[in-house]
Amino acid sequence: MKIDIHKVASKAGVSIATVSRALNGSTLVKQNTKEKILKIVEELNYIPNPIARSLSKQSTETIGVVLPDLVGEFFMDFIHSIDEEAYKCNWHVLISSSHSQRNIIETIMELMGSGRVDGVILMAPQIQNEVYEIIQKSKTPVILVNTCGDFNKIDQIKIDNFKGAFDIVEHLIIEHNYKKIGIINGPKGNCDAEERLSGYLSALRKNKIPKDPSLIINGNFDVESGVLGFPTLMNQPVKPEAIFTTNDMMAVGVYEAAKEFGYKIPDDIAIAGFDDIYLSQFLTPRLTTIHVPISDLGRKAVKYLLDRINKKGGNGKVHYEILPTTLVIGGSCGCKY
Amino acid sequence: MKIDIHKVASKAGVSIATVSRALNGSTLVKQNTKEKILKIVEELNYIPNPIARSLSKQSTETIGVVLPDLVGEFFMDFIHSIDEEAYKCNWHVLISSSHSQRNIIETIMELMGSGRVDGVILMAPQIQNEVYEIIQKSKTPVILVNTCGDFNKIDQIKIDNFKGAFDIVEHLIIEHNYKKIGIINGPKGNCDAEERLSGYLSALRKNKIPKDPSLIINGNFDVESGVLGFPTLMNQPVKPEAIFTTNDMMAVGVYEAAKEFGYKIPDDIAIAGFDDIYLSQFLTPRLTTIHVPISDLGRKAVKYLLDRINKKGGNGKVHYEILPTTLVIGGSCGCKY
DNA sequence: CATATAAATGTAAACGTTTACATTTATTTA
DNA sequence: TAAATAAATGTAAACGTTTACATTTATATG
Repeated sequence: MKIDIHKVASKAGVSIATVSRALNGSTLVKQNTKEKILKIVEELNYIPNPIARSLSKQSTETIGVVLPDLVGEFFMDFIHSIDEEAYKCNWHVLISSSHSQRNIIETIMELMGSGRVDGVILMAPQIQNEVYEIIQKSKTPVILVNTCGDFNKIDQIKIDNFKGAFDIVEHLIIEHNYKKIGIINGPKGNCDAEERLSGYLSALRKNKIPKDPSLIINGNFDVESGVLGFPTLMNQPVKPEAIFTTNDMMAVGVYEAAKEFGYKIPDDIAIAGFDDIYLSQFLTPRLTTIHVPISDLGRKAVKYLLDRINKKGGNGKVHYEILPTTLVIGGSCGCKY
Repeated sequence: MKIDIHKVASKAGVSIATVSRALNGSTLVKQNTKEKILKIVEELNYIPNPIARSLSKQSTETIGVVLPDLVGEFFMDFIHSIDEEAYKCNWHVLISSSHSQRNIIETIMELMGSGRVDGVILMAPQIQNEVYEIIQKSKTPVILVNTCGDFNKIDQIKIDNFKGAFDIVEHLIIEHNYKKIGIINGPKGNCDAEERLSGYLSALRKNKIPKDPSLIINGNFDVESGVLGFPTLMNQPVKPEAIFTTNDMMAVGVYEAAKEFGYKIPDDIAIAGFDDIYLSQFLTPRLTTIHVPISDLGRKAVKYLLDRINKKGGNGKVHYEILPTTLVIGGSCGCKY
């Protein structure tokens, strides 16, 4: 027999309002009766129905997380940190990916329009303009994570792709004196990819190395892109001395391809990655890469989102934060390690 | 201005009941009016409030997933497959981990008692009896994943730990003629660990190799356990020729320790793992391990859970399924690879 | 064409809370 | 001690749907 607030009330000899108040920490309930009620709640093992509560309060204490994908440690770490932070605040987490086939728009529309969540964390490195408009129109607070562009009204938090790429490429140039540096980048239109490319180009420019378009190719942020990209680059008229793969997964592919084609890393070809995924420390030689503070990203995303939710979309000023990355030296760039 | 069913109804010149029916595919609404309503719904961008709907229908179309942890690809893959399957059925997924500090009981109590979800997938390799009782008492359907024991009334699905361990250990014995095989196991009381140990012991027994307690040590399923376990084993009076780490993460630790202490894998010491995590193929030499069908696990967990939910806890017979594992040969066991 | 039946719609009561407002009870104050 | 005030409780209206039941409208039947 499902027990509800009425049962508790009648057993305690009070009205449901009093029970509700006792449970919600209202000050207008006598200490005495409060204790009585709480005891009965305990006895009956009563748990207020959160659905009814949500309907009444018009808030769900749930945040939605929309991710481009659910694969690899990167997203797991992100979810982990979100869950941790949300749990601290007694909030719940609804996970959703855009499921490749269906698109982000559908996903967030459904989530935001619906009232199923009070706010959403949207990680979308390839945000379309339409999405931006939907968010603007909607009442549901959203925080964008790792998105391109500066949407002046929407909270945003991201990692410093530019600086990270710049740093690692400059490391290749300055510490190792490489001049011919190839890049296997993510897909066109992907924000992370674009910014990392900028960092790469900027580092070249600063060090007076002319850009060589034949050394710039696009991949898809997956292992295969590295496998395919490597021979492509190595067959260019100007053979690169180093390759910057704009994420570690592609670096993994490059390692495979290098082994297959008999190139020794870093002697025949130096490699640098981006992300510092767990795996990268187990590659031989350890991958030189850029560490990104994923947990910070998740934690802060939750924090800022809850801030916004609590002040009811108010006019608190818009968050825009770029988290710093750090260079992680391994053996793949030529450093002794 | 939030639009609700009343707005749609008045604009369409019908009652809210008709709108509701039109949206829920009822047969008792004239084709004509149905179309009119749907057009207006479209126009107004109306999305029925799922909270209200849940309250009314007494179902949320959401499944809760309770995991021991949110870390590593294993859980990511599991979540991924759950999400995929749930999405196909238009269900939502609420993720929760037991957050180390708080225990599973609290987590599932809150989830199950509450009505926030219609069913839960509980992955709990260290299930306490109390949990079992809670589940029995509760009306909310639960499917246990990778739990020990045969709870006769609860749906259950797991991977074949015993067979997997048996197979890989027997491979070490038969193919490589190792007799001194150490094991770094998971924590005591952990179901996966216990079953894998059984498999190990059984393989020894079958091949008439006496059990040597000094070669059996417990770890914690993390990298560090491998790092620490390796020297411990290697310093036993009887030095092992091979080590079976009951998951790949610990194998990773063993690789590290082996390198540090100057042991060559597999020449000086053979290694075998369990799980076939993504990383394991990038270890040098590639780790010999047991592949577990995580995606199947997630997909089927959802499927069976929804079955149970749909037949309203009915008397459909209890699912109990053990998914087969497969041996993945790498170079770490001594096979040429 | 009246009647019986079927199809379409409407009305109102759930679902289980919270909370504004009304009422009762307890405590001050003069 | 009566009146004024404060504290505690109760009543009932939300919250936004679904759906059993009642009613109206359309169709078939004799």
